[in-house]
Amino acid sequence: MIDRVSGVPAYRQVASDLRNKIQAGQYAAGDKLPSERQLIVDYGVSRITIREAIGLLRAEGIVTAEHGKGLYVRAGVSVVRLSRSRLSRAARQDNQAFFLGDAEANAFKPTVQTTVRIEEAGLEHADALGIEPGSPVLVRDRVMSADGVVVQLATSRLPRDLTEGTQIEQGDTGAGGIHARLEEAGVVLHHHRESVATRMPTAEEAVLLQLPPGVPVLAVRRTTYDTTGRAVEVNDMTLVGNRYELVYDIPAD
Amino acid sequence: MIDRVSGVPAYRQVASDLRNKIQAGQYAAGDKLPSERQLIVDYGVSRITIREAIGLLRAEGIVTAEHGKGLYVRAGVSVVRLSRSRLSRAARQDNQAFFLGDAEANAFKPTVQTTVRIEEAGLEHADALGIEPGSPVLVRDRVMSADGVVVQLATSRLPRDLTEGTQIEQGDTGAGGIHARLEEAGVVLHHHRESVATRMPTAEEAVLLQLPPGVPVLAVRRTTYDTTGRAVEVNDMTLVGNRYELVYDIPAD
DNA sequence: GAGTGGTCTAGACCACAAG
DNA sequence: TTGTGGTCTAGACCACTCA
Repeated sequence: MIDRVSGVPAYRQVASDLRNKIQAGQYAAGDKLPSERQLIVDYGVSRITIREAIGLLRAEGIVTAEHGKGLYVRAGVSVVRLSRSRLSRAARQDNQAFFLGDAEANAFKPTVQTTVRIEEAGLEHADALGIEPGSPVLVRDRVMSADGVVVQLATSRLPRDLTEGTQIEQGDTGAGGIHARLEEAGVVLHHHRESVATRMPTAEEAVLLQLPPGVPVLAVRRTTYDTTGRAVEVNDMTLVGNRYELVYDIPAD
Repeated sequence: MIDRVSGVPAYRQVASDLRNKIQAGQYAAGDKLPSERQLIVDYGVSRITIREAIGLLRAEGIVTAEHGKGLYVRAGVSVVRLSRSRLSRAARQDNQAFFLGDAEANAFKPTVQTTVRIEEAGLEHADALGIEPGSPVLVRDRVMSADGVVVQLATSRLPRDLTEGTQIEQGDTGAGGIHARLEEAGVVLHHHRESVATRMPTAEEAVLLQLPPGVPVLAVRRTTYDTTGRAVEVNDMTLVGNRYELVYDIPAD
């Protein structure tokens, strides 16, 4: 099974072979792969070599290992489409309410844990909000779960002078969320700018989001501007990569 | 250095320790880490254990290994911001021209390799284009490089009846690209819909994009619609995750 | 209890980079 | 030539799952 003279490392050959079998449907999503010990026999290589091959497939996100049970072809996860045009005033909702709306649309049980605090703006967030470093900033930290599984982290930052005395500083911001409260306070929202990047999770995120190896995250920073061009909110969101898809509509003219 | 009774695997302890030192600045971006043999001595564990620890850090994308040289803290890469509002008619450019424009803005030397072919629509693309499976589809495959490094793959698909006899079927689509040629042919573009997801690269993509381990990709599907609501182009793009950031503007109302 | 993956050891030889 | 990471072996014991 393994070509010893090709120059291709044995573990890569094993990985390729298993990958091909998975893609060919010989092992379907959710199927159990042969055990490590069986693979050792099948391919005639050592356990370390088999584990390196499996490690590749796990890093690619196509195989998962369950301790005491076996190796499985990762089942496709249901992807949630987030249509960002719903950020419009007509469908007013802050990210939390947004998340709750998604829950309804996608039939999962949502949970949101919120903590609110005030901090001094660091360089990065001061720059993003166009305020002086050290100015007071209201910070809303949210951990969002679907059916008990954490799927999204979000941290909103707003200049404190916009939020003082409003419901934004409460755990529950009320119907319509942060944006509705801002407009009630006389801030007229003009547009949002979302910046989307991807990376591997940090060690903490991997724990919080219960991420298996081989699953990247989407890092979205949404900055909301009012009609005077001032940034009134910066929302940093971390989404589990294999569960989300962001959809944007862009006019052609 | 290693706590043998904590229950935390040695390789995780080693990884955490190195990660902390990197984050604390003890090893800066681009710095060389101690060699594997040195780490064996430092932590008093076997080479396999050290290599598993390094493997974690490589999967996280914060360390790279260079054969024969050593281990290095991955240097930050310059990120290219792609503002998607530039898809407007006023700034007309297809993805290739778009890419060339970016090159100018970001001072890198662009190269684009294009292949054109005709295929029968599969289920997925037929659905995306709203045509019958098996209908002829024009496919434009592009491999885009910056300073010789492949940074983006793109595959456009258009119903053949829209492209027959136009410059879209040539390697070079001319000024303004695909979209300009479509409008010349009487197709009035209405809007684009971009769907953004992230995942680990496939084995082929990892080779093509010369991706080190631990770097995910952004998978963007842009569907372009005309004023009759018909999908006229589906463009599947794969972007190197640590080099791109996508920026979208969303009106508040 | 039997089988699974998780962790770990002490070696070995190879390919690559650099002085 | 020396030192580096890359690959590989033949074991060992552990923790977990399930019958």
